[in-house]
Amino acid sequence: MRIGTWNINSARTRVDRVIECCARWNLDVLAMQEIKCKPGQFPIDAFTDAGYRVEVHGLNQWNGVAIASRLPILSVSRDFPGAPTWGDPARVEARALRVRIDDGTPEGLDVWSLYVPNGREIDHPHYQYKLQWLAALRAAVSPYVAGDSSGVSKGDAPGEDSLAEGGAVPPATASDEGSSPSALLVGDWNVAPRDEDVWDIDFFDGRTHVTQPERSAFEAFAADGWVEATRPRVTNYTYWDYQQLRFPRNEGMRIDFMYATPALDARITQAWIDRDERKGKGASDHVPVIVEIAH
DNA sequence: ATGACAGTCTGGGACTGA
Repeated sequence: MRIGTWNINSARTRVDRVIECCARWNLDVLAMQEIKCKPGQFPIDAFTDAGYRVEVHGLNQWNGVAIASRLPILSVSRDFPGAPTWGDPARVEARALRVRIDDGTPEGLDVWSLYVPNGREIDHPHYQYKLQWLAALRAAVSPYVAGDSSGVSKGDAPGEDSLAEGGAVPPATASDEGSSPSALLVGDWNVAPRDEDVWDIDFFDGRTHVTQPERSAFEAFAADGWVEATRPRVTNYTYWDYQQLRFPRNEGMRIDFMYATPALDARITQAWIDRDERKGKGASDHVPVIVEIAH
């Protein structure tokens, strides 16, 4: 089974490249970010013709996430409990979408497509919004990894009583211990967790993506028991700015990641990025990140 | 080498991205 994540920077502009990418890599699931459209504007037919069902979460021309799957989709949910709002009028933006995939296991596999707020400037309200968003997401998905870390209370195992209204983590099948589905939190995290994840750490002095609060918010998931699946398996940037010849100079950033529940991480045999997708006219500024999962 | 980022909108410049 192959699962990819890709900030495609507009679904309508990128649809041909995205479909080709799904075919080239034989993807079963692709999580997309920055689709920049509403569901009615999303090029669903191209995915249907290619054998994929698509779930779309988009409110306007900003943000937006989607997940295409050629494996059966068992359930879908948008946003997560406690998600902070942004804008005037204040509303929860389209930055999180979950589908439960029938991957052949009794519990299924939850795949989350996530687009973490950018933060803009460190003294901008958007930066605080970013930190709040990450903290709220962490809390919402903590039931998946409850029991995998000493820091997590035992009573938080996924189940009816551990869920806020609208439940971020719907119960699996039976309510036995260990019936929690495996999960993947994939997407554009807009955080460079380590200095080597940017081409020049001095360039980022005083800028977002590399500050300690952002890095702590990202690493907190690992402290909860999540395992970042790509770093041990692939070394590369995942984003290069359109400006300043960043790609030809290989001045990029590693900001797209996949957090997996431990049991799922153990099944991942390899990970890679498709650097060629940054080349040529009509490229997104991000490249696809893909993992292979053994049955 | 005289360009210099790309996407969206009831657009002709502003906003967003990172």
